[in-house]
Amino acid sequence: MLFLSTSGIMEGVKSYHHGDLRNALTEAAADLARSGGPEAVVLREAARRVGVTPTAAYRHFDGQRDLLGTVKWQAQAVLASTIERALNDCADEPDPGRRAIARLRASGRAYLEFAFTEPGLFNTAFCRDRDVPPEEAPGYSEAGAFILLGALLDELVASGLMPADRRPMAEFGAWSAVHGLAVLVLDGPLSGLTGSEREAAVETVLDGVVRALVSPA
Amino acid sequence: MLFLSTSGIMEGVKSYHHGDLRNALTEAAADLARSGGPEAVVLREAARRVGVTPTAAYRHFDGQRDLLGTVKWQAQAVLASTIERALNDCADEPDPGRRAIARLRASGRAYLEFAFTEPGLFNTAFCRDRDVPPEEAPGYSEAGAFILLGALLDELVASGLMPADRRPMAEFGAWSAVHGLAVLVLDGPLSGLTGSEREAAVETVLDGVVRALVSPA
DNA sequence: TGTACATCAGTGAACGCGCGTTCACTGATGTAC
DNA sequence: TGTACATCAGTGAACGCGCGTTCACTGATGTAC
Repeated sequence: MLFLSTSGIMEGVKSYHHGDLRNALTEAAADLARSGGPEAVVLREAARRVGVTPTAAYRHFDGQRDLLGTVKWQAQAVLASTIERALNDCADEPDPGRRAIARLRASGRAYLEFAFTEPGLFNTAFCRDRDVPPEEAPGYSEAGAFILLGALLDELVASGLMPADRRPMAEFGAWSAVHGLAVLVLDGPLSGLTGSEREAAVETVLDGVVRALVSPA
Repeated sequence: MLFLSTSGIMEGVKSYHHGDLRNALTEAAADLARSGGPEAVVLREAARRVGVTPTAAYRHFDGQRDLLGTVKWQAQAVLASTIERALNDCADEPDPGRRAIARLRASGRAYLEFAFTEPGLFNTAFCRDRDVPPEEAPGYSEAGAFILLGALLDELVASGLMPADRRPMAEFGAWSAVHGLAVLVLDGPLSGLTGSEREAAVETVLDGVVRALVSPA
């Protein structure tokens, strides 16, 4: 009976070498983040779930911070790709202005939907890096969601609906409104909203964002 | 040498009974929150700072949660009173519409200024109650800042500048925008903004909030 | 094709840490008489 | 005014917990000859 798996691909077989431990740990850590947010990303627990000694994790990560950072990155990527998917699903609208607005709204809605359905991942995506607070922090311009938002605003200006002089800093306004609602609902004072109240709040925020961008005066 | 202080009022005198331990602990805990946010509110450390055994704290609080809850309440109150002060300082403007807008902007600016100058307290004011996640949570309607905001929006409607049919849920839109910027700047991807960039972002957000409320179309 | 050996990826035990909390206690306070 | 005593507000020692991390180690892998 030769049970030596090649690179641990065979399931149910315990071999001394795991074969794909880094990914397994990342996945386990992501599960922890999904259900408990960033502070649930505990190195020992991730190792436990994979069935491996905590020490083994140090072969693949610098430590807990590194593991959490990896999960954070991944969560940001998932958020960004969720938004991209929503944009692709956007019904084709011939008029450039209407299309730009529809896409902007769709992205905001997708952002909020992600926050509401995956609160743990959302919080992890935006959690503070406790060890890298100062300059090394990646910055907004590297966040996938931010880049997408910028492109959408450019579309809106190009369509003529949004005055060009409103373009600078516009990302911050739109992003703040949507992100703020997410945070207030997730772990803030708006957590008690019913489903329909929440939906109405989403609509109000999206209306406000659009109006702030395209309204005259 | 009779060093028995009456109720610990005399400073520098160690008496067995502290006299005002609850307040002293709350204050120490608030200091911890001020400099390190909610997770810095450690019962043992607060006791240490007051010069008292951790056990003594249990005479005045149910435990760490209770202590943190007290500080959280206090932080919310400080935020609310900061906003109120800003409203009082608001230059008198005869025109009701302009006055309403000026007051709204002033409150938003005060909110953000508080967040930026007292990040620890701000985060504590909005931290999640880990033990009371479900229904017992106080809810937005009890937050002082929220009530103030509602009144300001009423003024805006009364002045005729803001359409009445925009009034419902309007709190959520305005609050989200302002709160979102605070959060993104404090521990989020906008933490790298320079002072002037930040100021511009504040202006953009406030402009957006006002436009969303009073603009036609 | 077989074997020696360097390298890699794990193990297992232990560390120190600081936390929240509980226990039986004792010193100080203030009230009844 | 003085004294006995219940009550209150602290002490001090200890608990278990789970964490991140380090150490010397060993089993498995794969490569050179």
